[in-house]
Amino acid sequence: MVSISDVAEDAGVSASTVSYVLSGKRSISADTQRRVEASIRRLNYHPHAGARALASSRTNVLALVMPLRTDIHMPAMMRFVTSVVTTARRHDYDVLLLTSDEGPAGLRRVANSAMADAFLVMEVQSDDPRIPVLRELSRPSVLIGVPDDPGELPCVDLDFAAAAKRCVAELADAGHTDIGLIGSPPVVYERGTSFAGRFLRGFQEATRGLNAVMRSCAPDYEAVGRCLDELFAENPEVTGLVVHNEAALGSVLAELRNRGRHMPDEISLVAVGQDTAAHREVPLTTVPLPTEDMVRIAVELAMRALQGSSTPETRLLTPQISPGKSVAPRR
Amino acid sequence: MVSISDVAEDAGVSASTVSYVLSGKRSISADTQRRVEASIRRLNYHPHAGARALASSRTNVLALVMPLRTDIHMPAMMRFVTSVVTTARRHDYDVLLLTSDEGPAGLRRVANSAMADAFLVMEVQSDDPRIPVLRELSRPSVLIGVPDDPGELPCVDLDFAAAAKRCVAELADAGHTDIGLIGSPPVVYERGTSFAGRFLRGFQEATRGLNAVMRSCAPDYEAVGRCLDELFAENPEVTGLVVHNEAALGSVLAELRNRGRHMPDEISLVAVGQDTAAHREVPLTTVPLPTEDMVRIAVELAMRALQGSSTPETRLLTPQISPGKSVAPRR
DNA sequence: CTGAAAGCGCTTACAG
DNA sequence: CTGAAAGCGCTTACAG
Repeated sequence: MVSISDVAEDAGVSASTVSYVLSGKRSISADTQRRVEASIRRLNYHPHAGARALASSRTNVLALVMPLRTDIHMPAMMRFVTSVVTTARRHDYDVLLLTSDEGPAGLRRVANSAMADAFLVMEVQSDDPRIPVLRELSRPSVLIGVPDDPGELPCVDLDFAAAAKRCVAELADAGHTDIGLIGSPPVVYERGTSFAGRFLRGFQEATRGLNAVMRSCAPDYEAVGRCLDELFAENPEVTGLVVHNEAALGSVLAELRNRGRHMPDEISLVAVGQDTAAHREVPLTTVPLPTEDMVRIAVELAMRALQGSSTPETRLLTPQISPGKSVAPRR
Repeated sequence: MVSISDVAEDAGVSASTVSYVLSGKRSISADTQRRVEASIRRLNYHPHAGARALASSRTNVLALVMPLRTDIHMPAMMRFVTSVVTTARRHDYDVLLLTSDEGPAGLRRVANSAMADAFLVMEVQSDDPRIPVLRELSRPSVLIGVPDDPGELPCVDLDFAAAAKRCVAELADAGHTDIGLIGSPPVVYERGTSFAGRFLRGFQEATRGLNAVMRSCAPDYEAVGRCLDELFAENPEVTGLVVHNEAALGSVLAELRNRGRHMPDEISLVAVGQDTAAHREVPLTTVPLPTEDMVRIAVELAMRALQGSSTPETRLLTPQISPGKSVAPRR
């Protein structure tokens, strides 16, 4: 391994000068700078991460805590994960991947063994058991999702209440008065996953004065069929559908077709999520999850917390609608 | 931060003794052992990862290199990633996540700065440009996927040629003589992604003496429709379908239904992959990707390489068939 | 603008 | 069975 003293020797300077060239923490003469940089390149020098962490108490590693549940929509998660890696790299950070299944002990282990400088936590629930643990850690963390009581922890999320309102408005504006919601699976509400509850409350508020009906829906084919049957049984007049359940979306579309409800002229639909909105028979009107923006903000909040200039804040992103052809005026 | 000397003081021993208790590298009296372990627990001590890496030249970190392409089936990738994390933890390893988009420089950076002990590389292509880089690194790597010339690098993959044969056999055994393959998207073949080519060759071999027809198929709705039209135009007698394209599977099923080809009595189908096999209207007969097994073996190969006892080998897993209700005897 | 040196927290020969 | 000490490769006051 090439070490800093190899570079120093090669460039004819001291090790500390090499270090300062790398960090830019003190001014260096143009000539020295040039020689050191040349040596670094020539020797293909990379500072030893462990040595650096030991000396500086900085790892330049972000720990990403992902849920290990299987009832989560995989493509959405994967987008988050890749986005975190590419965003972190822009700040010269690498990403250590943790699953929640090691529990609180895993978080403590990584924090106390100085493997990461900060934590990014995905899929935060209303009453997330990880929150008290994160709070007592010696390192900052940023929540993706909003718990009931974030305390001092910064949070980022889509404003799901506003998203629900946006979906309903899109349908109401087209004249629909009888609107159904295909929501997340029951287990998601039971667990108190924060975004599901916030979306539901937004939906309920937005449909005041309209005829609203809601079904929580597991993603499997049979459950989706049952949900639709029940929903239309409760209110046969439903002509507008909001789907907040990416995993079930494919089955919902198939089952509507099976039931002969043609989209958009017989049933209008707005979906939350984006996965293959463009790849459908009828391009969907969607409220996409702004993954990139959420991750960018989350990483920025983490960087700010690491600089010590952090004021805890909850950032709710305003939902945007992406128009497709799945909403038509009510006939 | 609690350091090893804090523990040593608390337990009334030297720091080296604490270290040896932790590593088990020399025998310790029962009494000392007990006292040290008690102190470790009481003080909630976790060794500083950087210091440990510096002193031992071991990080206990595995770097997982994932592709950044968007044409990859996200759920399958996510399963890999989570599986790698949980499997690595069983070996007391953590996982650093890298994307291929940093290129060769990214691999060199991580290897030379001693951020990881070994590399696990996903989605390896036939002529993967990362292979020469991996070979010159000072650290071992394991490929998930089989390139044309793995050289000294150990590989793990499903035996995709055998998988194709297994699929065809399932249909042929049911009396089908006209068999179609819905393959991966054109871009996957163009890129020379290894598994796609091996599957195709297996399919071609297995269908000798039968009437075979093949279409490479993008996952979007229109492309799937076109593929099916072309496929049935080329051979209207096709009654058996092999689908090696998880992303397109949903659309294939929808389009078969749209065309009035009822499964399984009018069209039999075998799919490679597993994602929601059980959640379909008709449960699918599938050849699942043995993700867990592949990852377990990949991690074991990495561990063995780190112990120096590595003989480079290519491990091709035998495909299993998981019976559903999507294959019926030819009428 | 630059260097010599202490110190970060471990592991591991060396010694007994 | 155990300890004292060197050394891993950095960063950063301290000094000039």
